[in-house]
Amino acid sequence: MTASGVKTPRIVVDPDVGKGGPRGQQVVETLRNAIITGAYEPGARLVESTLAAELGTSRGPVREALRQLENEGLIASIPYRGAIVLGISEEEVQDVLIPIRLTLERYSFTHALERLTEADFAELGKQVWLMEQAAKTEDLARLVEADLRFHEIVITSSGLPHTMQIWRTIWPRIRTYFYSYGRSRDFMIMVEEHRELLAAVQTRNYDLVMSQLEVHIAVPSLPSAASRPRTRLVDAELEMHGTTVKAGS
Amino acid sequence: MTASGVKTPRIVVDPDVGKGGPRGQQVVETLRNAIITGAYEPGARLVESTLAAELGTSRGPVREALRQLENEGLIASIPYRGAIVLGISEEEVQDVLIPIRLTLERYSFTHALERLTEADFAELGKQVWLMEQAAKTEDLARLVEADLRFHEIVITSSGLPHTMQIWRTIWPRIRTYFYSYGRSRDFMIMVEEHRELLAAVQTRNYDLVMSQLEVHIAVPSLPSAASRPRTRLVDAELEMHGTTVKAGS
DNA sequence: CATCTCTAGATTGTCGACAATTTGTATGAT
DNA sequence: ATCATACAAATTGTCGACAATCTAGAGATG
Repeated sequence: MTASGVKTPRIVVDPDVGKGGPRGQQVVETLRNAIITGAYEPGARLVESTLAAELGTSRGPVREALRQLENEGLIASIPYRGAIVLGISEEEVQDVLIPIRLTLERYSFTHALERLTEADFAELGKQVWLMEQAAKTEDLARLVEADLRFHEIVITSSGLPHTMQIWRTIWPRIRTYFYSYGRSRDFMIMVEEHRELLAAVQTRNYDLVMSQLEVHIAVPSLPSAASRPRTRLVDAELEMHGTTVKAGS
Repeated sequence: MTASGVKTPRIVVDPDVGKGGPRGQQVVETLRNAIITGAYEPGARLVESTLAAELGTSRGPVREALRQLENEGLIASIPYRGAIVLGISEEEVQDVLIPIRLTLERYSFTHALERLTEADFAELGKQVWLMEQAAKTEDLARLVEADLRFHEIVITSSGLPHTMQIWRTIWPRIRTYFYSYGRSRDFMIMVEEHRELLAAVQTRNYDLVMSQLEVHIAVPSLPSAASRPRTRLVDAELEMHGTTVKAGS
């Protein structure tokens, strides 16, 4: 019934995810996981009433969840039209999200150096261990999860409200990117980098931590390198699931 | 009724702002302006039912507006407790928001260079003219407004969905900062910088635009300079209107 | 046969009422 | 007097129903 090549939203939703929450925040996590893991492909339409029925809740929490996901850049909603899942180009990740992430982490680590406790170190070590286990079994999902958890611990303990806020709005996209483009041969390298990063943090040596960060978060050069030649690609993607889905004539 | 030194939320709301909107998005703009201009000071409590009554609407739109403002870093809400207006330290603006803004603008201008039309140039020129008028009358509000509008035009016409999304979540804080720390003697310099930036854009010369951007958006050095010495200040501010307002002994 | 209009369906936007949760306070026991 | 407990007030969280709006398609009309 749907038009030509438009993706149909899968009805599959994992009710196991996000059961421990005081409110319909569970809906946010459920939908976010569905998008990140690719259950909902870019271009898929998300209808409030349908999702509410599938998740066994009312439209209120679903509506809030969609707004949250919109602020995380995972979906775009058009008034009276509905919401669709957004994709993200590798170029925009490399040239925008990763540099922003580096800014956030530089500042967070700087402040966290004076605040991290022994308990935090233990928790960070736990994540490294989890990453190692995931790397051995080539489990990309768990690897990415432990990776982001590692950095989230540092950012949270830095206690900087706005840095934390921005982190919350960009990590879902970074996670989506890792899911799509993660390569298995890099696994052990990532683990080792985190181990060294943790060791550097434990010394509380500022310069050492900064240099480790730089090599860990592979930051590309200025946008000049990749951006200028292939602008048309971005155009195409934007038109596809951006403003006009099918402007008549 | 209220405790010791906690600010009381002013009941003053400008009903003139945000009349042209298809939905209760007006509420977002009204509240945002109230926060940005300082009508609601940091630490002020925002109660859904109270705001709904004052704005002549139901709690639904107000609720969504608060979530939006939370994602813009202007307020923080605690479950079943309420929402309070957040402040932002000059340090976090300089070390986090401004560098992120620079990243966004670099990438946006790069892509916008191939997309800006003559009509866009005219609109940009209009903003420069508005800035000049504002500078002559020392009208900080209008100056900042035209300034941000200028950059918003470029970012929007770049057509990059995620870059635009991140911009939407950080400009209110930048605007708040300009309102608080803007100095009148810098006014004409800002106008001149924008005039030169526009001229550079018109030539569509990539390197020229980039260098103009660098000097325009004064980016500080690495966080090392300002961050490490005065960590305690941030601690104090965080405790003040962050997590625990008054965690009993 | 092309084009315009109007109606019907689908979807988001809004509202008021009720439920769940937290916090502070009064009350009573030790 | 101090501490624990139970209750009451305030506030957010959730729900179902109704209103506003957009899109698509049927039908009339030239």
